[in-house]
Amino acid sequence: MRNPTLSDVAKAAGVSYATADRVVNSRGNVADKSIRKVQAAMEALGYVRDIAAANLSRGRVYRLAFLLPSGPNAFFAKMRAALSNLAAHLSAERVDIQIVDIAAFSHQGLRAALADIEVPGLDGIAIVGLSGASLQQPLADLRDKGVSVVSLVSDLRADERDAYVGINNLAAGRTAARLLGMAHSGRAGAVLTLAGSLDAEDHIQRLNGFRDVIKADFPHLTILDPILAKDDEAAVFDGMVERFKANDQITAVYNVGAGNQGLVRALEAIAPDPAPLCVVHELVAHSRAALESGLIHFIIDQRPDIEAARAVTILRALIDGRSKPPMPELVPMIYVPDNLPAHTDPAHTDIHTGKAPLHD
Amino acid sequence: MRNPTLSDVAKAAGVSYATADRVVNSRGNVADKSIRKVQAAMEALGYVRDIAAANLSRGRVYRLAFLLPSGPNAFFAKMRAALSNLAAHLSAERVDIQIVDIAAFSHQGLRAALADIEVPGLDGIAIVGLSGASLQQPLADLRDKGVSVVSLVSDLRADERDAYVGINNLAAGRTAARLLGMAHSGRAGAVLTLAGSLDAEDHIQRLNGFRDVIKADFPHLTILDPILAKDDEAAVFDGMVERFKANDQITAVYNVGAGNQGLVRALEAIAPDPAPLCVVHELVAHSRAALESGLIHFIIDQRPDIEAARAVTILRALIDGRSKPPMPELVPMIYVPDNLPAHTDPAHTDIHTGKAPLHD
DNA sequence: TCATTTTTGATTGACGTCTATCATTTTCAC
DNA sequence: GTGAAAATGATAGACGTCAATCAAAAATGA
Repeated sequence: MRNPTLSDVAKAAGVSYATADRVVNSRGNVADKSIRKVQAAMEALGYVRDIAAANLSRGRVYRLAFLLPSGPNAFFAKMRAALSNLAAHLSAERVDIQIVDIAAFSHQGLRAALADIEVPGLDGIAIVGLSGASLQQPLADLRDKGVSVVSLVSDLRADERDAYVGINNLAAGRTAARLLGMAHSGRAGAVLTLAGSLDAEDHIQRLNGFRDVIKADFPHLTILDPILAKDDEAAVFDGMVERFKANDQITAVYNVGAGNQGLVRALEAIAPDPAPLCVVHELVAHSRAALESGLIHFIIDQRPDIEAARAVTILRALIDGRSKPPMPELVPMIYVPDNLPAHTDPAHTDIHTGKAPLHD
Repeated sequence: MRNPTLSDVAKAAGVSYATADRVVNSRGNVADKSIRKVQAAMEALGYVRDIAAANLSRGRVYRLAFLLPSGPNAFFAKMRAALSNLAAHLSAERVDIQIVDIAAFSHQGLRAALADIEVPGLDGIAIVGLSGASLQQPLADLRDKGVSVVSLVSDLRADERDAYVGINNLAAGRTAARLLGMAHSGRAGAVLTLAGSLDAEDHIQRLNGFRDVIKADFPHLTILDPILAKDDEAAVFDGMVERFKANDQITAVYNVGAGNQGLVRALEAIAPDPAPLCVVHELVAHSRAALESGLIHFIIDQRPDIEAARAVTILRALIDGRSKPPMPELVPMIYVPDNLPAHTDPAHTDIHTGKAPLHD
């Protein structure tokens, strides 16, 4: 009935508790024969170490750091909110979450922050990956010191991190293409695309996926060269106005990056007729309002709240050296005006009283 | 630095540990004055009881029962798989999950199962709601005995359960309408609808939501009366064939219920030209195959794996009397061929070795 | 075979909470 | 002021694990 304890294992293996403990915690100085006996007994009894008891005994606190880009980015603002919400609830489970501000898209800032982190006590970090080799050494140093690393939203090289939490951006771009393609239902058209920069791996992948599907399945649609607006809304606005002035055949817009407030303002200013179909990324206050008002038609979202929670869960598992708990794949979420969650702001749950209704 | 313990609280309140304990565990026989002192101290120190330690001490095991419809339903098969996967991983956290088979859609079976549950030791149950009053008494009895109840997938009356885990089915129906409407892009058309039964609350809500959006935003589309096929694939097949024979103006199909294998077989058999746009519910092996082959175009899914995990989490919180951890709202997920998760089967993670790659 | 090293056993005190017991003090009614 | 009831204090063992110590036994090498 009750789960077996390490004492049970020791007894079954015919060794003392001390020896069994030496095996499970690999403290060394154990004969191979004993190791095998203990492992066999664990197998036979189905022993699983009681993590709660272990943590209690250790006085273990999971110290996690999230390095997030600072600035006006609404997506990361949502993720911050989700994290502080999580932090409040997880303090009861010995999880300490610290958010470190990083200059956005800055290799230098990230490198400095990684070096600065006071390692004693830190168990794991989550960082938003940047392509390029400059992070390799600091990350390796950190991991040598036993810190687990997950990449968040944008991946690192597979050998630089222990896990990736984020969506498949190629799939996201393909999805956008599918939606726009189907909504043209056979008509010809031209799609204006926008991106932050072609240095950002996620943006490139989205554009590639988009192109693949359009070419293969919707050849009657042409793709215009992307406006590169550095995720800056003013630049997005200017680019949109310019392109729409130069081309009155645009039937759709796909922005793989941020700066959607500029996009919305431009659509309102230009008021092209007929209105183009619009797909953008990330459900935040402004994009949500535009979706509800009908200015844009689809939002592809990666649910920062879920990603934050998952990053914490995976870091805990990594730190414990456990196997990963079952984690359904993160999938690019499609929003239309009808399947929007009730609240965009994940922090609407009252952290302090916890008085939020239990049914969501 | 360290979180305060109950001893710290007692000290700060100027009472003994025993008295502080009497307060936090409401054992009675405490003067109001002392209660206030202890509560003030808890507030001041920010005391949060260490649940792990408490559970360890109590020898607490969370005993949960999931009452799921038996039968060939692929959606619930996925949920079962997710649950056993969860169970394997959560045994380390003192969670014991038991799956109880229920005859599908049977008030009687559900009532009998509720009465039969051996209450001693049971802490919480999850059941798939059925409309009608016959469950009221057994549920009330169960909850009187301290068992927490969550409704899963299909809701109960709000006063019959502690929480609901599932999607908003009205929103799901509206979403289907939006997708089909946009994919017609102005053309007229007729939508064939299918449902299991008009006794199932979720099916009704989906149809209602669908109708609302079509009427409001896509008035050039007409909705045909639903085929009621009891989620039986043979009945779905027959109904489809009959309707398509009678009406060659059908441009789209929306099935709010199960039995999609019959739908796919019918489409292959009839091969209407042009092929109708198809929206169905729940991503399972067959619907996935049909989506990938282009026979159907959208799947609206409620991610049984996530729902299972969430039901467990919420039950644990309810049982602990904790506040609900932050839970992003469950949203009807839209799948196109391009944003499908890598594996439909959540059990592909090897439970025993845990050797699944950590990046999903 | 003896000295040395390696391996094992036995035990102990945390960690923070729960539950229980028993003795003591305070409060209250009369 | 007395007696009963209510409230409080003090303490101890348990939960399963970790981390450490010390003594005893077994294996190893010369």
